[in-house]
Amino acid sequence: MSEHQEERDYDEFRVIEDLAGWRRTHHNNELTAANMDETVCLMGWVQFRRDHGGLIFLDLRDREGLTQVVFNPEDNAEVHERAHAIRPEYVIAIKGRVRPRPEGMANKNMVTGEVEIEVDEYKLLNTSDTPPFPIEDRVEVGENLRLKYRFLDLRRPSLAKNFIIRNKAAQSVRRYLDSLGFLEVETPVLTKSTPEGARDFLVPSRVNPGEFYALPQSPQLFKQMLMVSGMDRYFQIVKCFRDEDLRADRQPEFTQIDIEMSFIDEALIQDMAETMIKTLFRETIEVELPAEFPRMTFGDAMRDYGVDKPDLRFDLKLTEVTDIFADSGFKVFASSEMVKVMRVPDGASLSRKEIDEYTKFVEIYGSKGLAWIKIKEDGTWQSPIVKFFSEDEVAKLGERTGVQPGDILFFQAGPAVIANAALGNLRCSLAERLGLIEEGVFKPVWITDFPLLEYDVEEKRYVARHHPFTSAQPEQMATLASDPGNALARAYDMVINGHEVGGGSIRIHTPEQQKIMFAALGIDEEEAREKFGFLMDALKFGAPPHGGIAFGLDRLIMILTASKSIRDVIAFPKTQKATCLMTQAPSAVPGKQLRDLSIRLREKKKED
RNA sequence: GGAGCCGUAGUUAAGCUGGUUAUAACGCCGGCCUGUCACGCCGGAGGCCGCGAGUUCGAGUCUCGUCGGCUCCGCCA
Repeated sequence: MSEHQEERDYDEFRVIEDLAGWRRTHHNNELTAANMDETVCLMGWVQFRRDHGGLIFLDLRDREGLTQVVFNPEDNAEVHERAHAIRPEYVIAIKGRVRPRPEGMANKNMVTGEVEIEVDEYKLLNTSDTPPFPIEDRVEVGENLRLKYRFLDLRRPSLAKNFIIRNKAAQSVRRYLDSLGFLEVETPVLTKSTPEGARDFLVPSRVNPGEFYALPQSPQLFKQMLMVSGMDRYFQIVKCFRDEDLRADRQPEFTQIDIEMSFIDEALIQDMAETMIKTLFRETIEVELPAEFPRMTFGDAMRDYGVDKPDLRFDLKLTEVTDIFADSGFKVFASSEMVKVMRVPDGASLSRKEIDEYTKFVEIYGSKGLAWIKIKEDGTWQSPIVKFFSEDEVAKLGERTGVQPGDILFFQAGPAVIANAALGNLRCSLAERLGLIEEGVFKPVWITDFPLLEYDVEEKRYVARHHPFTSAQPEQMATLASDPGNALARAYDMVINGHEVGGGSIRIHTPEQQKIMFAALGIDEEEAREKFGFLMDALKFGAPPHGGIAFGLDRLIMILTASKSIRDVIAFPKTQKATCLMTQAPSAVPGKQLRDLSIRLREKKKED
C-alpha cells in the first residue's frame, strides 16, 4: 500500500449517455416538503459540486432554479463512483427520491431548500469545457466576454429571469389587446426607404439591380393602410430597425408594441394604453400603477424639468428667472436667452470638488459653466456671483425659488436649449447621487401638446417632431401654413421614471390636410407623390379617422427588471459599434454574392 | 464626427515616483475528506501585461498611434 495513490483519469466515467426514454418530472424550482418521498427525475446543468469523498452534493440548475441532489455510496456505490467525474456545467439527469434534509440542514436561501434528492440512477447527458467565466450572478464579467459567449451568459439566473419577465410581458399584452378585439397583423420587413427620420438599413435587390429595400424604422405607414383597409384595431409586436449610433437604451434593431385604432380620439387611445401598461405591470412584477396617469404638457415639462421625459420619482424642479436678470449688472445673465435655476434642498453641504464635477457634467451639454449659491444656516448667501446681484434681484430670486437655509441654487444661463438640457440632466444626476430615488417606485406620466414641427438649422426647414403623418390640433390646422412654428400636435408620449416608453398620435386622415403638412415640411407635390404616393391614394378612398401608439418593449422590460442596459433584455444584442461578438456579424461576403447583387465595393481611399 | 473611462493568469482585480523572478482571490488539475450548500484541508499547473512604435541603461508603469469594450455629446420622425 503506497502512501500516495496514483493520479487518476476520470474519462472512463465520462461516457455520454442517451436519454433512453427518461422524462423530466419537475423543474429545479418545484420540489418542496409537499413532494416528500416522491420518485422524481430531474435534468439540468451542474452549478456547484461539493465532493466530500463520501457524500457528493450537486446543485442542479435549469432556467427556473436550483435543487440539491445527493450521491451516497451506501445507496448506490456504482453511481456514486461515477459521480466523482462530474464537473460544473455538465448536463446530467438523475432519478431519485425526494427526502427532507436532516434537522437544521435546510437552506433558507433556496426555494427548494427544505428537500434534497437521493440519487438512485444517474445519466451523464453531456460534458462541458470549463466555462470562460463562472455562471453566477455575483461575478461581474466583462461585456466583451459575455457577448462572445452569450449562450453561457444567458444561463445566469439574473439574465434568464429577464427573459421570463419579457415573455410574461409579451403574453400579457397579447391577451389584453386580443380581449379588446385587436388583430395581430404582420407587415413587411423588406419595404421602402423612408426619407424622413433615422438612417435606414438597406437590402439590395438581386432581381432589380441597383435598387434597394429598406428595413422598417417602424410599420407606421402599413398600420395606417390597415386602418384604411377597415381592420379597425391592429397590433403587432414587431422588430424595427434604425441605423443610428447606439446607447445604453438603444439598439439598431429593437421591438415595438405597435398599435393603431380607428374612430378614436386621444382620450380613448390613452385610456386603452394606460390600462394595457397597468395590466402589464400587474401581471409581470405584481406592481399596481396609479389608477390614472397624470398629464403634463410638453411646455410644462420643459419649464419645470428641462426635458420632455421628466423623471417624477423625485421633485427637484427648475425655475426660470430670465426676467429677474433682464437688466442686471451681471452681464452674463442679462445677455442670455434664458436664465434658469434649480434649487436643491439641503444641497449646501456639497463640496467644491463635487460642484467642480457637476460643472464638468453640464459642459457635456454645451454649458459654459455652473454658477451656484449656497444658503448657509445663518441665512447668508455664499457664492462667487452674488456680489454682482442687486438687492432687488436677490430678493426676487429668494422669493421665486423659495430658497431655505441649507439649500444650494444651481444656475444655467445661455441658449434655452442648452440651459434646459444642462439643468434637466444635472437634476437626474444629482437625484441619483444624493439618493433621492427610491427603489421599486414607478412614476408614469403622459406628456401632451408637443410642437408639431421643429426648425432644422442644418436643413433650413421645418421637420416633423413626431412624424409627417401626425395631425395638428384642430385650432392650429388652419394656421399651419402661415404659422408652422407654433402648431401643436395631437401627439402624446408615455414616460415612466424618465424613460420615454411609448409615443403616438392622431394621424392625418384626409388628403387635403396631408398636403398642407407636406407643404409645411417643404415637401413639394412631386416629391410627396414619389415617396408617399400610396398614402395619398389611400387617404382618398375613405380613410377613417385613426391614430395609435407604439411602445418600446425593450425599454419597458428594462424598467420592469431594473436593468441598466438594454442589452440585458435582448437575447443577442449588439455592441456599441453595432457588431455581434458571438456571430462576428457584420462580415465581408464572397465576391460572387456581391456580383449577384450588382454591387461593387468602392476602393478605400488613402485619406479615409 | 467628438469626449471620457477601461484593457495585467481561465475570471475578477492589485501592481506606488520607471528598477531583481509580475501579486492575490476565485476557477482549473491531482490528493484527502459522509451533511455540504460560494464545503473544507494539502499540493500543482497556469502570463504576448490588447497590439505597434517611441523615450530610456531599463517600460505592465511614461508618450504617440492603433484595435476592442463601455458611458456620454451629436444623431435617434
